[in-house]
Amino acid sequence: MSTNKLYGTLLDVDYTNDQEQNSIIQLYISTKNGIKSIKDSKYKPYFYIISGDLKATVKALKDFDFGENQKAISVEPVEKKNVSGVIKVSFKNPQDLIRARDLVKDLPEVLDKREFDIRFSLRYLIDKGLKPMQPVEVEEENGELKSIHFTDDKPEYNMVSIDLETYSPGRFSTADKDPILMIVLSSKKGSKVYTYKKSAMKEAVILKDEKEMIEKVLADIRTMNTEILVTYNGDSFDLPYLKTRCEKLKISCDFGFGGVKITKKGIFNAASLTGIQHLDAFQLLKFMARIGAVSLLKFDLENVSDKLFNKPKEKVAASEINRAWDSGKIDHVIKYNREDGEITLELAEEFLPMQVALCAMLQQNLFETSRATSSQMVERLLMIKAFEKNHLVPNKPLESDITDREETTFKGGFVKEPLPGLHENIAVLDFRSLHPSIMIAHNISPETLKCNHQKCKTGKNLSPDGDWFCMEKKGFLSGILEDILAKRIEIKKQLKEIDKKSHEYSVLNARQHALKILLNSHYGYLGYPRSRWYSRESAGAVTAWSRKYINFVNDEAEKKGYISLYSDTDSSFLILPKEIGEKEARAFAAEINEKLPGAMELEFEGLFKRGIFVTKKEGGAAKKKYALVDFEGNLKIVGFEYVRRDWSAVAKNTQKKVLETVLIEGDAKKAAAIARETIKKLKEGKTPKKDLVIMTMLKRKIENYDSIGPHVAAAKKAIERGKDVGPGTILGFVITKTGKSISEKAELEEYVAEGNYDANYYIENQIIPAVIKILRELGYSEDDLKEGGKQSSLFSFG
DNA sequence: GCGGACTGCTTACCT
DNA sequence: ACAGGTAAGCAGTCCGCG
Repeated sequence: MSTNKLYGTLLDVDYTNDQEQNSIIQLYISTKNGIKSIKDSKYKPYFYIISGDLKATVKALKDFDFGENQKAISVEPVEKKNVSGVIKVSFKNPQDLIRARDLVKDLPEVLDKREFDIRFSLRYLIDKGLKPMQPVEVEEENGELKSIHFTDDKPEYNMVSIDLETYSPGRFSTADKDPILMIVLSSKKGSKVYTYKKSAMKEAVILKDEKEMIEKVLADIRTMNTEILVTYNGDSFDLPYLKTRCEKLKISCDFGFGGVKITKKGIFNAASLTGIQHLDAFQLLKFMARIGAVSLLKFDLENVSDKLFNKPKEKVAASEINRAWDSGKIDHVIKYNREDGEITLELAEEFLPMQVALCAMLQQNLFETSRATSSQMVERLLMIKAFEKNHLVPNKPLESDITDREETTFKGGFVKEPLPGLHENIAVLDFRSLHPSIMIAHNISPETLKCNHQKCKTGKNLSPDGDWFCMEKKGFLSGILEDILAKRIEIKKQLKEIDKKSHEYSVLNARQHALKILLNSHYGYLGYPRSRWYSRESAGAVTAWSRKYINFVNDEAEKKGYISLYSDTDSSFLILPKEIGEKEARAFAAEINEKLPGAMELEFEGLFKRGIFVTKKEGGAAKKKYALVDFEGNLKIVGFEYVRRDWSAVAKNTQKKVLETVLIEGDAKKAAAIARETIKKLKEGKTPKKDLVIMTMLKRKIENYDSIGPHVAAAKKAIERGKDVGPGTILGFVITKTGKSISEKAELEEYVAEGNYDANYYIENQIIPAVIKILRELGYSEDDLKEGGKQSSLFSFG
């Protein structure tokens, strides 16, 4: 017997059973000779039982036959810090565990069961302290794991992106009918477009037919030693499509360790491969958008390429792909396909460092990490920390608990009604990571809540709402947050001393970004009804303190003679006297920080020359809507129609111009003229369709709507015409001339001819509302924007 | 029978 | 499918009107 050493990257862990039904962990190690699978047959699945009488329960468990003549392979009492009377029960395989966990409640003295629903492979990664996507040195003997160590090698990941173009004869492509026409594979080494029609394009690889094309693509994916296969919406389109075509054409769909596995994740699919990590850049981008790390109104690759990489590209419509294929002139489709592959790869490269950092911290593979929601990330992190600290993990809530939890909500952050109108010399201050810093400062955690110490009930951790948190014992959550925060500050310090272009910098920067994501997700998780560490009181205490602290800032500012203009949760907008500026604002923040507990920090965000807040229709000033301009002339627009996708470009652009003119040039008269000009063009029927499109996401199935708004009506009509739209589709529609209600007039843009729009609607319901709310603050009325108004009469001739 | 007021549903935004 | 706070449009209904 010889031991063998392997160097590579730990890609994944999964499990199977051997012939005797013993579970076996499989580790997938990517080496320069391809992905190797190594076994670990010593590790066994287990869960915990909490007993009122250890002896009695242990005895009963040892004898207990939970079906098919199976017994637990070991039963041992264990010590846990947060619970007593704990017994660890291990099994031959996960299937046995699943049967046993449903039966043990009837055994004597069993009070509860714990950690019975943690996936075996994920459990293994935690227990062994393994970090996927990190470089490893592995010792194996006949395929069995002897040892595994992490090394300092600089990992490089072999990423290949794939994108399909399919036939779509006047309807959405259907995998069991319509063939794949071409497939692009892109990697660092370049791109190849595989197809089976003639082309002189140099990237084209021409095969005999679809079958040969797919076989060649799969063979190349294997020989390229692909570690990460990247797609754009491959979870719902490319990989399921490829799988179905393989079945149809009787091709073995082999990526190296077999084919595509589709799993349902709520209403969405996820497509996984064995060993190879499937990274769906579309899912990744949606996550980044959810946490506010990227802001995109549309997620199609053209928009993504333009907005994120400043590389505009031409869209080739499905109908054009079809036409081109039928006519045999496919060069432009090949180019389009290649560009899609390349931008998909670029997206993956952009976000990979952060994903790798998260994989290491969350000890889960790239496939899971890149599809995880923030709550799943927090929960995963807490489970890892519970294991490290020898705590027992709380159970997931039952559906009935969730319903109960959903009934009681808690108050959120404080939002001040702004002073409407135009203001000058505005300083913006905000708290750095307000929620986590409150949790750290006041030791907020589910188990420190309402501790029994008399002195904690009145001390510094008594919340403004009356709940209190222990001052003696560090909380589980607050302690974790404190560690994360300290680590992040340490990394940020290191970053200052490293060359920004170095590899080390990008790794560390990705790590601090990952830590920030985790830091900011804990508060929401505390108030999330499905969470294991749910504590409505704790979440409520966080916001109660947040209200107290921001009000403290505003009060102190007013004492100084500044005007508290506006405030939202963690930010304070102050009007400073003309003669003072940034220096004084910073000094004020420093003064406040002196009075705040340790981890909390008020930061100077910026000083703005001018800003506008507007009045609501029903009176009162609108919150969460403002525009600021700094001393360099940079405009910041927040909350206005301009930043919303469900307003037409013509309204948004006009609003932006009006804001610019008012804030930068200070010329309200000119702003009104701009609005009138837009209205005139609309009336004349000259506004192009693309400026009239309103985007709205269809969030449900059509039949689940109680109220049929314009976007639902437009979707309904489109479905009757055979279009495929479902939940999640972002629809673009235009209000046309035909119909009575607005819904009747709404049609998806693709069915609307240039010039067919309801000018009156766009004037009255788009331009005027978007613009008048700004100009009203400067003394204008609606009539001033319309022909015949007192202002317009000055301009309407000549 | 009509128009304004109001409500409920819906979406997208802010921190 | 992490939280709450908010604006605002549109559809549909209510309400008052001899």
